[in-house]
Formats: sequence, C-alpha cells, structure tokens
Amino acid sequence: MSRIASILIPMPLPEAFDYAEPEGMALSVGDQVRVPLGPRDVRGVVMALREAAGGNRPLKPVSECLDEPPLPPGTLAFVQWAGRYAADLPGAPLAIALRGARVPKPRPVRILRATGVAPARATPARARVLEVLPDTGLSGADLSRAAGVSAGVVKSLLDEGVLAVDFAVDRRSFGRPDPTLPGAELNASQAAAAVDLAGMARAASFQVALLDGVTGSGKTEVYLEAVAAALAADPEGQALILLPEIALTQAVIARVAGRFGAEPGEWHSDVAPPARRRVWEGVASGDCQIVVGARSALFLPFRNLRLIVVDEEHDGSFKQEEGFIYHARDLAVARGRIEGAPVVLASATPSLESLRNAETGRYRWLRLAARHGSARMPDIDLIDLRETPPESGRWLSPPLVTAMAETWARGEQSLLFLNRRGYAPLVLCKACGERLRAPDSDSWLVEHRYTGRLVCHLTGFSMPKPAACPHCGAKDSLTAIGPGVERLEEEARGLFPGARIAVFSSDTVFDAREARRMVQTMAQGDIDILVATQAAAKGHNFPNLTLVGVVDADLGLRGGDLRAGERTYQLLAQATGRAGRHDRPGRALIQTYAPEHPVMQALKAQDRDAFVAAEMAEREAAGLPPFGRLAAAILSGPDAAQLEAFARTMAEAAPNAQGVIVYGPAEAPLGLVRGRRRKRFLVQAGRDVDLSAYMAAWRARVRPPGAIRVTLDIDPYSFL
DNA sequence: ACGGATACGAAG
DNA sequence: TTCGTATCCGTT
Repeated sequence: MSRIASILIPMPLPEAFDYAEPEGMALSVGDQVRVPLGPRDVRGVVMALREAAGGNRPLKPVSECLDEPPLPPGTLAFVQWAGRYAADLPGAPLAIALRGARVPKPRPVRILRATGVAPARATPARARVLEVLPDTGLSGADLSRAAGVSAGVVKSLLDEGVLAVDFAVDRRSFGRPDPTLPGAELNASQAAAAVDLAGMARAASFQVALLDGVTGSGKTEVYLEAVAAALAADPEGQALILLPEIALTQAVIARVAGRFGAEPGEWHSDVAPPARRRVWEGVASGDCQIVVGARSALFLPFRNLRLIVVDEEHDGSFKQEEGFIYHARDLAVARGRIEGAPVVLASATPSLESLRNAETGRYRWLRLAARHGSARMPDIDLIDLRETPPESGRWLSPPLVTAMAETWARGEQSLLFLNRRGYAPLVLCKACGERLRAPDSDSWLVEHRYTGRLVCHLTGFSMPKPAACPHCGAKDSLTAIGPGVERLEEEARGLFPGARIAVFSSDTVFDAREARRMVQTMAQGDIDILVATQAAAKGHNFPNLTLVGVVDADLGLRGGDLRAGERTYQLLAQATGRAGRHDRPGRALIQTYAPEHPVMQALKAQDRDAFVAAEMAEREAAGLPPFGRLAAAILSGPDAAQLEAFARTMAEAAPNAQGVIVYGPAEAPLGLVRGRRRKRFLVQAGRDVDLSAYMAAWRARVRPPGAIRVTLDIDPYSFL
C-alpha cells in the first residue's frame, strides 16, 4: 500500500501539492522534504499523509526527506489558519515559518576539546581553562575569555597536546531558565495581577488577559511572573514575548536573562543568519524555552508553547503591511487558541479592540492602578499655540522653552517629542512653487541634513539634495518647510548652548545595539535634551527625565482616518508617560492648535476612560471596529486606464453577501507610488461575518491582467 | 531572419 | 517563486 503526501511549498502556489511517498521513506506530518517542482527541486513541508486510492494520475515522488527539524503540529495548524485569515496563499505564511530553517547549515567552526592528556604543570590558570572547557565548546579566544586567563595559557595547553583543535557547529544550549530565582519586588497591585496571571499560566489552557496599567506601573515585572509560573508548571514549556520594535528587545532580553538565569532566544530581522538558525533550531528542539522577538517570532516552530505575551499590544508596528499582511496581536491570540496556551496583552494604552474584549468579559481584565514605587504620574498641561506661538521659523513656544531652561538648570533631562524623522518634511522651490516628490510617486521627499539627502519615507528612495530646482532650474531656491527632529535639534542648540543634545530616531538609532547605547547614555544622564520620534517614546525608562515637550500634538490628527484619535492618544500618553518615572515629579507640555479637541482634553485630564467611552460610542454608531469589521482591496498597476477598467470589473464581481457593504473603487490617498497607480476598495461588515472568506471569494472571481496586482488587507490599519 | 526583452501560465 | 514558451520588437 502506497501513500500520498500533501506537501506545502513556501511559494505563492494556490494549494498544497500531492506527491507519492517513495518506498521506505516513512514520512511523518511536519517533515521537511525536497520535492520536484517543474524542472527543479524545492523545499516543502508534509501537511498530511493519506493512502493512495489508485486510478489517479501518476504523482512525482518526494525526492528526499531532509535532515532538518520537523514543524510541530501547532505550527502547521497556525500556518494554515494564518493563510486563511489573511486571504492569502497558504505558502506565504509557511515561507515566514521557514525563515531561519532555510539558512544554510552553519559551517563548522574551530573549537577546542580536551584530549585526556594530563598537563605537565598544573597551574591554577590551567585548571580554570580545563574547568570551563566543557561549557564553551568554542574557539581559543572565547575559552581564554571564559576562563579569565591570557591567550598564552590556552596556547601552551594546545602545544602540550592537552587540548586539540576540532571542528563542530555551534551547538551552545540556551540553558534552562530557572523560574525559582527571585523576581522583582512587586507592589500590591502588581502582586495581585501576577497571581492572577500565574493562575492562568498554570491552568495551561487558552485564555486572554489584558494587562492594563499606566506607563511606569511595572507591567514587565508582572508578565515575567506569568512566564515563571508557566515554566514552573511545565519545566519543558516555552514562552514567547512579542515586542513591537527591535529597539525594545535588548532591555527585555536583559530582564529575562536576569530573572531566569538563562539566555533567551532573540528573533527579529536584525538577527544575523547563523544566530537565527540557532534560535530556530533551539525552538524546534525545545532547548530554547524563552523567545523575545518582533512579530515574525509568532511563526517559530514552538513544540510546547505555554504562554504568549504581547507587550505594548496597542502598537501599530505589530501590523505587517507588506508581503504577507497580518496583525501580530491578533495572530498571537489565534496561536494561543491553537496551542491551548494563555495570551497576555500588555499596554498602558490598550487598543479599543482589546478594551472592548475586556469590557465584554471575553478577556480577563487586570488593571494596575498606580506607578511603581514612589513615582507619580506627570502633570500635563496644554500650550495653546494660537496664544503663545513660537517665533517665526521656530517650533518651540516660549512656555516650553522656559520649562526646558528650568529643567536643565536643575540638572534634569528633557525630551522633545516630534514624530517626524529628518530635517523638514517638505522641500519647496521658492521660485516656482514645485514640491519635490519621489520619482513617479505622490509622496513628498523629506530633507535629511545629516546625510545631505532627500528621502522618500514610503519607498526608501533617496537622492542628494540638488543645488538647483529640478523643475525650473532656479539656484538656491529650495526651502525646507516644517520641522523634523533634526531641525528641532538645531533650534535647541541655538537656545541652549552647552547643553548636551541628542536625536533619537530610526536614522540615528538604526539597530538594537545602537538603541541600547542611546538608552544607556540617556539613562546615566549624559544627555540633557533628547529630541525623539516615537522610536524613543515607547517602553524605555529614563530615571532622570522630568520634562516631556510634545512639539506638534496635532500631527497625527490630520488626515483623520478612523484610528487617528486613538493613535494620537496612545502615542502622546506613552510619550508624556516617559516623564517622572522615578522619585522626581514629571511634567509634560503639549503644544497644540486645538486644545479643545477631545484627545487633548483627555490627555490633560489623564482621563483615559472618558476618552475611550466617547470613542467607543462613535465607533459603535458607525459600525466601525471594534464593533464592525473592515477589509481592504488595493489594486495597483502602471497604466491608469487599464487599472480603472479592472477596478470596474472587480466592483461588478463583488459577491453579494448579507451585511457586507463594499465602498469603492476610490483613488488611494497615495494614488501614485513608484510609477504604479493605486485604487482601493473598503469593505465593511458586522463582527459575525467571515470577511476573510468573503475577500478570498471575491478575488477568486476575477483575473487581473498581468501588470495589475491585487492586495487584500483584512482588518486594515493603514488607509493609504 | 534573428536575438533580446518581456508577458504569461504552469508547477502535483 | 521560478522557469519554459510564446510573442513582440528593433535591428540586420
């Protein structure tokens, strides 16, 4: 009796393909294999096995079962669920799950091993080397460092034949986390939440908790206790901590290492291929029990996942907007359900989606009332820019400048928050009025003075700043319009000569290492004024920071998509929450032209609940999330007429379904990007509608001509 | 008539 | 995704 293997291939193919299992191969579900596809061999994963019924067309045989870790059943189920949810081809999420497995096997590196020969002279240094040898499995340099001896000691042991050179792949264990090590001191509110979460973790069944506590209330300590409880209940268990930004991983990794005495796996796009492979294999084998990572860590092959934490769950960075489109918070809940593991969503400013689930009792709602220790919430005041505007060509109003001066005089730190990278968001020609844009795009070019370039923040395009206007040829006519963080830095330097000023944005802090350095420099007080985008507003802890100035609070409200108010509230509450996290009182000043706006009033009164209630009422009335659901279809193509024609075809092909409304096609707000015209549909439905199925059915009804691409976005966050 | 670029559809 | 084949185009 022969069997048929259903093989999913990490490519955009419509479904899993069937292959014959060769005699004697004995495949299992989850095995990684090579299979012939057209003229070549590709990697795939066994999704199912069944007995051949006979009489079918002949199938090609599986070429080889790879000597690689198989994907555990939960990972397979998750990959399938994610593909269906995103209305994408099933191979797309599999490609993410295999990232790390597809890195070539690491080349063996030189390591040292003991030969068993006794050393001629036994010195303390030599004894230490032989003592640490079994743990390192590494090169001579690592060995001498680990033993705390000079390289000469190791060399002489090599010369004597006590040590020998060997070659092996890096098989260092991540080490077993010890949940019994003492955790941080918890206040009563933290302790109560920790007990609750620990109970959930021990129960080892799917349930979601919203850990809701103001900035500085110590949510990390609390969820680490949940990790401890999960590992205590199951010593082989695994836990995943998801963070929205790579820049935040270093701090959490250090906390985890300190709390559990073991190195966690680090997973994000900055992790180099060999380290990535080590984490992937460690997770698959169960050796790596705690992972700290960005959204794609959700796709790792956990074999015994006992807890998922999504820190800063409200953060928009969890939404992947390119390629396979998904929201990591939502998929984390799905993965928890599939694995039967509890999920903790943590935030000081939870998303309305999560708050709604907490209000209706679907999620357990744990609120941390106070700030940790002696810290109090900062005082927040609004600066009405209509009454006290900055001087022309300046962006800091007199009251803010005064507060910064006082803060500096006291030897304390200020943070100027402006969510705009670069020097100026727009470059305009004074002579002809031309606004410089990226080639064949609607998006403006942003001036970056550090690099002397003009950059498109959407497409990544950049060019040197031209000397003359490319449109009219006028010389020295290009003017920077509006402020970015670089320009604010310039203004602050002019106002406070001698102050130590730094810029924290993704341009100055481009990787995890740089982030750690910047946070450290700031934390130890070597910066007086930090000018920062949202890259610094999230999660970091700066003990001596007592003043936060929000330079342009209205920025996020312009354009006004459905989440503009919510996002602005979250961002500014997080930013202002950086102030006064230790014993000195903090203060925040918010510059706005609309102090009467509900978002500004809520920030000033620090009344989140009132803001949320008002926002919820509006969303409910409009049938918008979290009360209704949305999906988007984005069409793009180089030819406007062809795109227009296809958009009409697509509109006619929209399935008629109860309770589903299709809006569009409409010109996308960014109607032209990289030479491609864009049009959008927006689909609205009730909570009970399976929008994924609806969108997939819609796409299946049309055949876009070659040059046109259709992208589906379920539960969209961006409406560009 | 030819080579090169490009568009399209198939892959089990 | 990647590849083979069909097709279009400019040149010879």
